[in-house]
Amino acid sequence: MLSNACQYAIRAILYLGIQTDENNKIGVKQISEDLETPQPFLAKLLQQLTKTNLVSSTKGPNGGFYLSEKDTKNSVWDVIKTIDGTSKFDSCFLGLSKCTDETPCPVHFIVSPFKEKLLNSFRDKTIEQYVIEIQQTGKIISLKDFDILKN
Amino acid sequence: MLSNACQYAIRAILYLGIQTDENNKIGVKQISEDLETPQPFLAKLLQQLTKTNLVSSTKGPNGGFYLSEKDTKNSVWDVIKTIDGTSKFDSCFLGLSKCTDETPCPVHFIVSPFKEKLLNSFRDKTIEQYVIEIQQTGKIISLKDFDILKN
DNA sequence: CTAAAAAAAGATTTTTTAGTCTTTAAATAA
DNA sequence: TTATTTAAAGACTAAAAAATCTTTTTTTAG
Repeated sequence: MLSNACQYAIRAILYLGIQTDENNKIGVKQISEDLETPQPFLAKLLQQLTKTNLVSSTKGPNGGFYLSEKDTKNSVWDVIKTIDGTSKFDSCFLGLSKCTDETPCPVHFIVSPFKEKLLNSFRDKTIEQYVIEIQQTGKIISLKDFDILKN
Repeated sequence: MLSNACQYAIRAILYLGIQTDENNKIGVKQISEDLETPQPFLAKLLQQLTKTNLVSSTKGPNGGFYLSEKDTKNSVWDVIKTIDGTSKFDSCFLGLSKCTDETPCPVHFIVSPFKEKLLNSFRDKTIEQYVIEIQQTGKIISLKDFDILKN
């Protein structure tokens, strides 16, 4: 459903939410290793997110990417809008241009509630809230997490 | 989630379920018009479905594609397996290689039940059953359906 | 038996997505 | 102030998906 780019971006922003703040920045190299994503490709994505003010960065030694306090108030939905756009959430599962509640496709009423639910989760929950939930319930977003689990 | 190819194929097979049988075949041209799909591309797909025995066809004048009695006993899942493969239903929404019930990604428990439900619908319901449901509840799969609605 | 109608086969092109490489700019530590 | 470290920018390449075009084969109506 989501492009690779968007999957990487979401995982990266959650990762940054967990690992970083104004005083703890991380470079692309480390991020891409932990997330198992292609380094230069992820760099591009982080640049995009930085340009749209979803992620913060500083150059030079000890620089890197991080989420500011403010950044953590954004939503996963913001990331999706930036990287993939919203079309995948608007469009019919079977590709019908005119699939609606009134003229539904054969799977409309199976797919629709799910999209709604997922959209709500992405739109109404902040990165910060996701991070808290991830930490409290031990969710996984990177290889690093498996190392943590082992300890 | 599904490729264009697969969306076209599913709609085509349901269309054939509704419109055709051994004595009423339809050519690609008409099918692609009704479904609003690129004609030569759909032709390819129908050939693939024919080769894997999900769709029947005969060449020559008055030939075309159709679903035999037997064909209608197959499932939408069979179509997906033929065209896209199953990977999209196995893999994590955020692209994590190791996302499971035990080590879930942050959206695993939102996405998982949906995939389950959708998979069941695709796997356990025959084309025939889909067709009946479509006819009884007035679901939409093609432009043609809108013409029908108007009458 | 032949012409026309249709699918089958396969080569080709286009577009999109994914990913890489190279150069430039900024920041900082020494 | 200079070397080093890091992101930013942009050009480039590769692979996959989508779509098209051309030729061949089969069928059947006349």
